[in-house]
Amino acid sequence: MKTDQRLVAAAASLLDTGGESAVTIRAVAQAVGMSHNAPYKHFENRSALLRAVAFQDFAALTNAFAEVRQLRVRPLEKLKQALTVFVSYAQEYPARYRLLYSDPSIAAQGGDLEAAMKPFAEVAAIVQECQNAGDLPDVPNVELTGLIYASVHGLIDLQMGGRMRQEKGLTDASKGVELLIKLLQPLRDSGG
Amino acid sequence: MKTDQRLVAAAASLLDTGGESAVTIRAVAQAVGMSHNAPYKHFENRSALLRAVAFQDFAALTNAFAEVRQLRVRPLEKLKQALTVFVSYAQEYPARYRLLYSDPSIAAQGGDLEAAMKPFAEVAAIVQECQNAGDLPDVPNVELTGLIYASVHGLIDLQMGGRMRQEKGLTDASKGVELLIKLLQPLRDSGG
DNA sequence: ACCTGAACACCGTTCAAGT
DNA sequence: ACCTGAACACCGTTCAAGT
Repeated sequence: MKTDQRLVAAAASLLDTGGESAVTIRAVAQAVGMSHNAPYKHFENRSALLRAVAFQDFAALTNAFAEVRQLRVRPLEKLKQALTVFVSYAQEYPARYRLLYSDPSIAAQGGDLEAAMKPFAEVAAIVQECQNAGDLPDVPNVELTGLIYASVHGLIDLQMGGRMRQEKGLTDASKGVELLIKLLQPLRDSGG
Repeated sequence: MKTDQRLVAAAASLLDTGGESAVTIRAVAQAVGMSHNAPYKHFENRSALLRAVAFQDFAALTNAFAEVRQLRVRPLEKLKQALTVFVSYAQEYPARYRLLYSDPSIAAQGGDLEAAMKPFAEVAAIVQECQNAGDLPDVPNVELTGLIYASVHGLIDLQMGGRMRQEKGLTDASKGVELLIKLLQPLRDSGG
């Protein structure tokens, strides 16, 4: 494994075990057995290292969504599974999720954020299938996908931050996702 | 103005001008003219100071929502205005918004997060009015409000992070909010 | 190319005193 | 009660060298 990759792996591991603040350049260096400033030969700064972790995971998410898209199930079922992947990823790796979807370090820099768009594009393709099947409303695909994507992110983010355990309400994000999909159905048979 | 309040005000000001990382205990102390460690006589640590800023703004948001609720307009119009308040606040004070709705410092500690629930409760009341008027679907109020709240947060958060400027799509969060409300209408007259 | 030790300018936080 | 200076253990980052 190349040094770059070892650094990224170490950073990801520290992220998982100790959260973002645990990912110090010094700790990463120690984890791979270098002196405290050696990482600067591989990454411009701490931000760049974190971005490398994020891009690796954007790619992994993209693959996961692409796999879901190829399943032989109803479009709406694909969408549900894709969103479940999203929620599960966030629950299993909360710090990574925050890095990818809430951290200012990853914010729009230049062309870099293309990687961040790929998972979105996969979900958009699934949403389009749902729209073609009449399972989601006939509005511009990008807008609808943006809304769904944002809603799921919001549910995850608020849940992780403990800002939404209002009474019994939405204890977990998956319940919110279910409701979202249900309410977006263009035609609903009444109740139950 | 009491010293506590001056510290909170200075912290808020630094937050607005330089972002979260600019709110160092030392900078806050300097801003109010104390020595670098004097703030510790007023707040247990940096996190507690940030929480004080957040609670102040949770209260302000609660008031703003409460005012909207008392307007003499259609329920759905109230909801639109309330969500506009939300989006505008986030756009005008992005760092504060992140502190209130995305920062782990504010995450569920103990009873403190009651303050964070008050804006939610105001929105829930408006949503209930909409439901009573038949302008929003007849599902449990807390769940529906949670979904709307989370969706708006997600739109704001993804927009701020530059993670959603997919082509023309959702350039700004307000467009997403519009679409959300439109799609949540239980009865829609076709198109246009 | 890749690694190292020393150093700088910051942090949050604590402590022993001062008024 | 409220404030202070000195100090500790961290950071990110830079630099002059070493192999």
